[in-house]
Amino acid sequence: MVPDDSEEALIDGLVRSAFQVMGVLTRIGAEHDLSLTQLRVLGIVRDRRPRMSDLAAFLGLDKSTLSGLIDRAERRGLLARTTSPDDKRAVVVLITDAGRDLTQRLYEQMRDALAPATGRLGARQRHELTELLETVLTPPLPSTPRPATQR
Amino acid sequence: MVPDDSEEALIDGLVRSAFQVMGVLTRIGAEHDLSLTQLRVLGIVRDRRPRMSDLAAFLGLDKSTLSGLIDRAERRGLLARTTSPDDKRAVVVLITDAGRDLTQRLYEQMRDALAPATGRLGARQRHELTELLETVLTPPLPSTPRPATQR
DNA sequence: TATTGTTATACTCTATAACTATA
DNA sequence: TATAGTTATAGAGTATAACAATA
Repeated sequence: MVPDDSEEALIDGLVRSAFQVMGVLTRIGAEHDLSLTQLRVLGIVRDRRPRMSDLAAFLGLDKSTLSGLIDRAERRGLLARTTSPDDKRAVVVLITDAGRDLTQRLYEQMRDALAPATGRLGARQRHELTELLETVLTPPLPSTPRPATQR
Repeated sequence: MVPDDSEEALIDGLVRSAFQVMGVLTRIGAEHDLSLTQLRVLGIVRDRRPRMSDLAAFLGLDKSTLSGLIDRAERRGLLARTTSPDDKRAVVVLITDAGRDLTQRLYEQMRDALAPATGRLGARQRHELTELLETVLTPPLPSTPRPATQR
């Protein structure tokens, strides 16, 4: 399939927006001495109790990488390790209260940082963009049901 | 300003799409032993001749980081250094033929990798999404590290 | 035997501090 | 003095290989 101009422009937009969003996340993470990966781990573990291997698979990282990652987060009191009762080989990662608090703050900062950008759209356009993004990037991964957090 | 649900959903979409696009870029880069940062540098230097400090400012990295980055790319024959005739302190970075060829291949792979996603939209929707992305992420995202010199 | 994690090792990315050369 | 880059150093992120414990 020969790519036309509109496809080229779209890809460009997607890539640029990705870099900008990542820039925001990187900055917010850095303010708390957290890398992008640590940020992701916190986001995942926030409402899940994955095993090391689950995390590694989900993040596309080697298990040895996870060991170090979790080590550092554990040393900071953000995460904790437990042995699985089902499989004595497995290590389950869970978030601590401190980790949860920090994660909450991170989410709020992220929202605030992106608000000026998203605020440039009206409700109608926001909805439109959300739908289009969903369509384009349909995730083949089963997303975990998020409890409707009231606020 | 109290964020409503539609804003929350949009931010979620933007962040997830960013991670997915970054995933694609990371994978393609890895296939050529290039980090995300190296990828960006190639993309920038492809049609520009920035000085080290320009690159550092644009990427939001320290100059010393750039030294190492350019060292490695130079060692691989992808980039080259020249001294600026205007300012004997300044070092201008430029892309080699090999670097240009590789960059071209990277772009094509990127397009191919994202095509299944973008292909899910019709021409009309593609246009729509492109426009919306432009609107949302246009000017100064509050976090973008921009050199104070311009703007 | 296969799987789960950790450890040892090595390389890249990153920043800070100290330094050289030029402005 | 101030700016442009490099180097030395240190810590985090990453993968590969070798290993221990469990399945």
